[in-house]
Amino acid sequence: MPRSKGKKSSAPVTIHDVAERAGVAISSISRVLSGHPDVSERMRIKVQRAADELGYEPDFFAQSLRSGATKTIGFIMRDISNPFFGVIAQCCEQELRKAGYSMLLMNSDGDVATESTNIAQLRRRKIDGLIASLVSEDIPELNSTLEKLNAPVVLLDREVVGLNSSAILANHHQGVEDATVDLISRGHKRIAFISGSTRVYTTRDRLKGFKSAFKKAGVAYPTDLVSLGKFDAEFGESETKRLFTLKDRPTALLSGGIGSTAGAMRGLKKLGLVPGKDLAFVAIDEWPMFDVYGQQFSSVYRDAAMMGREAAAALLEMISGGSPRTIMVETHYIVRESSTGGLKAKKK
Amino acid sequence: MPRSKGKKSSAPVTIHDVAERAGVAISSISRVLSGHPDVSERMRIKVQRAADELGYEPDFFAQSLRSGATKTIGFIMRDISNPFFGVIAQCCEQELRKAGYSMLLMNSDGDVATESTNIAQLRRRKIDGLIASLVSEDIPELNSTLEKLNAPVVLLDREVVGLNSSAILANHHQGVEDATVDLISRGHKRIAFISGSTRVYTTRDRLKGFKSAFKKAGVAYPTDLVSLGKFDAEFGESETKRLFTLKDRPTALLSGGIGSTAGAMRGLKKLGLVPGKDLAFVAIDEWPMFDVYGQQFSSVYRDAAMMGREAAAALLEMISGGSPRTIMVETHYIVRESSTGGLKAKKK
DNA sequence: ATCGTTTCTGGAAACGTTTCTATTTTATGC
DNA sequence: GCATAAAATAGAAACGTTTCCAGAAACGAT
Repeated sequence: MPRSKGKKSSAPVTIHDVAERAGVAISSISRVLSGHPDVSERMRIKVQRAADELGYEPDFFAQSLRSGATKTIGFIMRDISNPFFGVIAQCCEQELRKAGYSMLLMNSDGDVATESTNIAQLRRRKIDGLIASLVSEDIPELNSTLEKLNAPVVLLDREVVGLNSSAILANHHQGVEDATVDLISRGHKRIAFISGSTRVYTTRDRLKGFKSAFKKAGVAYPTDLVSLGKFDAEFGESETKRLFTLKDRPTALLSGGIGSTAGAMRGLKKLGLVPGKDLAFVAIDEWPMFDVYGQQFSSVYRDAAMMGREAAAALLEMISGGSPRTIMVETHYIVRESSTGGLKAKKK
Repeated sequence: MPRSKGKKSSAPVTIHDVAERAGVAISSISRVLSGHPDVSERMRIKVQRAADELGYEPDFFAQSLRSGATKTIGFIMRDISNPFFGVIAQCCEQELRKAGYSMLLMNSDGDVATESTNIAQLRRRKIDGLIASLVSEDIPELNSTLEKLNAPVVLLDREVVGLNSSAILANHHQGVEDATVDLISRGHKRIAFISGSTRVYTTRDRLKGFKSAFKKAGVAYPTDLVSLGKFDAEFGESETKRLFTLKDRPTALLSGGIGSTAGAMRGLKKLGLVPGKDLAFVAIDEWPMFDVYGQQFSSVYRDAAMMGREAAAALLEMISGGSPRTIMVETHYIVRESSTGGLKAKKK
């Protein structure tokens, strides 16, 4: 079967083909298609038509190699299957896509070494910017690793000292304080608090709210019931089991983060304790569907979608020359059924 | 402050710098670092040392431009904030990363046009492979669009006729049939079924299971209670409201897909109907935490993590020359409290 | 020593763009 | 109609690799 001559069906069409077809130099093609001002109307039409007829699509890698811009944003999450991060990623990607950027997604699996490998990989890929939810804030080489990226960075819920990056921070302490104040006012003194490591802003800010509630109430803050270690469900579960089998066991529980909450709920279930009955329970960060499940869980809520959008906006701003900024996102204590319970003496 | 001469601190080190330092040709650098066999031991050591000393990292775009391989996999989901897709993405990314690939994530937002734009974008980026959960199966240009990618494709829960791709399919009908059979055996006849469009495999296969259960039981299949349209929560909610305010209202509900389930649960709540009491309820696909919430929901379960891993494996296999294959993933009916209820007559 | 092999290395040509510089064309003012 | 400036175009040099090809070195065998 004879091929239509001169037109190899599978070979991708390059800028040279377009130039030949239009009978002009390749530099003119480039100028027209990239919207350069010094182009005559005749040229524009001629080139545009040739490009359309051939179905020309500029080679992305050649463009990036030459121009240096990759139109790619790195996105490092601890775990994208965490629905909280999922929402952030979804909204973020949507905004970035609108602006012509694509998102390179990597999970660190909560591991510092993996995170660092990922950043190195992204550097090699010359990303135009990075949005990250880091494992920890005080890793020795972190600053230099991030600076070597040579690209603007937006951190989610992290404060890295000495790094010139934007940050989206949630005002955790307010919501946690409100929740704790409410629990105290209901008569609780033995309130347990489980969250991640104090090496990240998230935990420190939550702890701040927890402590200040006790201070305001003039009640002694139960040091033995505060368990800070990791954000994952395993930690949450084992600590819940430990705390709720203490002799002087807590009457209320605040679980910090979506992983801790999952673990806490599993732990409670295994102990046969029912939130809202055998203890008061407030989750920090919501699982999806918290609002519709039959049994209702109180929470300290923050808007993940907004965080995603703000992160994208901050990054795009920096890419086009703006300076880094810190955006504070409010949190809200939402009282539902699980805030009640846990106090035998105080039956109404 | 005098700079250490000849070493511009910010200019990235290229293969030429390494060649100069080692005193060899750039082609030798490339050969050593890419593990070419025709390299003497002396050369290998010399080059390796020079590269290490300079901290050389090959430019990703230059490599891709020349070699054609991008080590990048496109990943198109309808919505990554859907926790089911989140788990798939997480596991998939993990496997791909192990094999040295990065994941370019895009959401189609359930929109055919966006999906098509995304695919075009990925083509320009010359991805080595695509994993996708498509909006629909029978879009006219879909096959040609995907074929133009010139890269292996793995579809999640979709069958596109005439396309030479791998597919990860869930055996929905088995799980749905089991669930329906159970509901029928509990005395239900008026069972409602809400799911997405029949234009995708997912819905067709679920419907198949639903129908066959009625056939096996010799019970008439309630056509008026089957509502197939979209997977999103809005559709699920409005259809739930509609169906459960019918004169001859259903006694049980099967909601197909994680979006439908969310909508159905919201709808039921607004109607004041409690699953497991006022109706029997089975969710197809689990929300996270289904196993720990106080009120327990029955479900037709499938292993998202495994689907993610299998998708990655199938794609990597195709990239290294293997042929497309179809992997069937089992589903399991998990009976929990919400399977009971809905039948006033049959109090035990 | 000489001759083929084999093994290794250097040089240069790609890959497909953008961008700089030089040149041609067109417009402008006298 | 001519000089000059401005606008538009062509040509070529990057960008940083990989890969092809030719030639040099090393090695046995004669």
